[in-house]
Amino acid sequence: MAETRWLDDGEQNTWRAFLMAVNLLDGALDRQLRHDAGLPHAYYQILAMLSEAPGRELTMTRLARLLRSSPSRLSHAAARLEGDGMIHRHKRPEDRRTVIVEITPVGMKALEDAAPGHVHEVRRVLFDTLSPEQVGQLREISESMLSVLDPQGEEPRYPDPDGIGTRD
Amino acid sequence: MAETRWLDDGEQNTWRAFLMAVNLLDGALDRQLRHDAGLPHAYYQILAMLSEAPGRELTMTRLARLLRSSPSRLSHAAARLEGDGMIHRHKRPEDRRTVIVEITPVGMKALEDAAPGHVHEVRRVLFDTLSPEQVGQLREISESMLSVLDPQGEEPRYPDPDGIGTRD
DNA sequence: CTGAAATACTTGAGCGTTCAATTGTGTTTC
DNA sequence: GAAACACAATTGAACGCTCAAGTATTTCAG
Repeated sequence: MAETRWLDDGEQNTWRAFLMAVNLLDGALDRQLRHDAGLPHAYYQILAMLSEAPGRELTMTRLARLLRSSPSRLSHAAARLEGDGMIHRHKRPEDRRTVIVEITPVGMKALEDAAPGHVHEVRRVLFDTLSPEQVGQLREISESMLSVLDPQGEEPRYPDPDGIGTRD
Repeated sequence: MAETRWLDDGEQNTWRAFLMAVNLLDGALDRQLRHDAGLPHAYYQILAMLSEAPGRELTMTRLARLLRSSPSRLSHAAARLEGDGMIHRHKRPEDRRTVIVEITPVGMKALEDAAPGHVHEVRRVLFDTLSPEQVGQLREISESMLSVLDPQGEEPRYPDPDGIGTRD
């Protein structure tokens, strides 16, 4: 490895502020959801993604890709969520390797109940503190990072069929 | 709670891009450090903070505050790092409630060995993807979040006595 | 058509974080 | 000076995530 180029003071301060903000933000979101809805943030995201999918179902692999989650993580999560009755899994007949995950009415209910408090928290810790310009800047910054971290990142590519307000 | 104000499309996209970027970024940093240095990112930060402290030591509580960590988390981490010989803990005689943590030569060595690869990764996933203006924007955005998430946040308030280049 | 490779998903161990409870020590208050 | 309170740090159980390994199933190459 070549000579290390250390961070200058501006970068250093930016990096530390960013790290702390992100750590605290993640903690705040997770704590709110766990406390008010009994769901970790990651599980909320699973339900949210499923709720928007056509037929409210996706394959495990596709869901994992959309959420930028490892298959393993999703599998563990699915086991818990299925135990709670929030999702249902079954093998696809045409290709018995793949598993279809579907959000159940119980899961939809949990999601809808959790959504308002969650969105409120997201506003409190993020959007309420930023000007509209900053929101735009944050988006571009995030997409810059994604271009390196997830070059082939895929978006959900389908019309939002019956989007209720529960997208997070 | 009042009527929920849902996220509009711009906010929605920003939020999701930000979430994904942050998740992937954290994973990338942690993976790099664990793989190359056998340290989780959080533990690296503990060593880094200690390395900059005057006398290379701090009390548990002060260290936890600086890192925005819970006392419990730090305690568990300290147990592991002490087992690895990277830090040393001892009670302060004047107030036997408090514990002083000190980074050992072994810990300094580990930190110095890990620093170049870590900084390289931070550049790769963050600073190399951003323009100088974006770095400034990100700093202001992060500080906005911190003003809500950590209103009384404290900075390390001491001159950097013999700062080597290992600050992360 | 058969063996090898690729794909889809699951499993279990290890580990870091969280939360609630606990221990030990100093500081107030009456 | 004793009781109540505040503070510093630790502990253990529960739990989600990671990584490496494993099981099916399908596709592909010769």
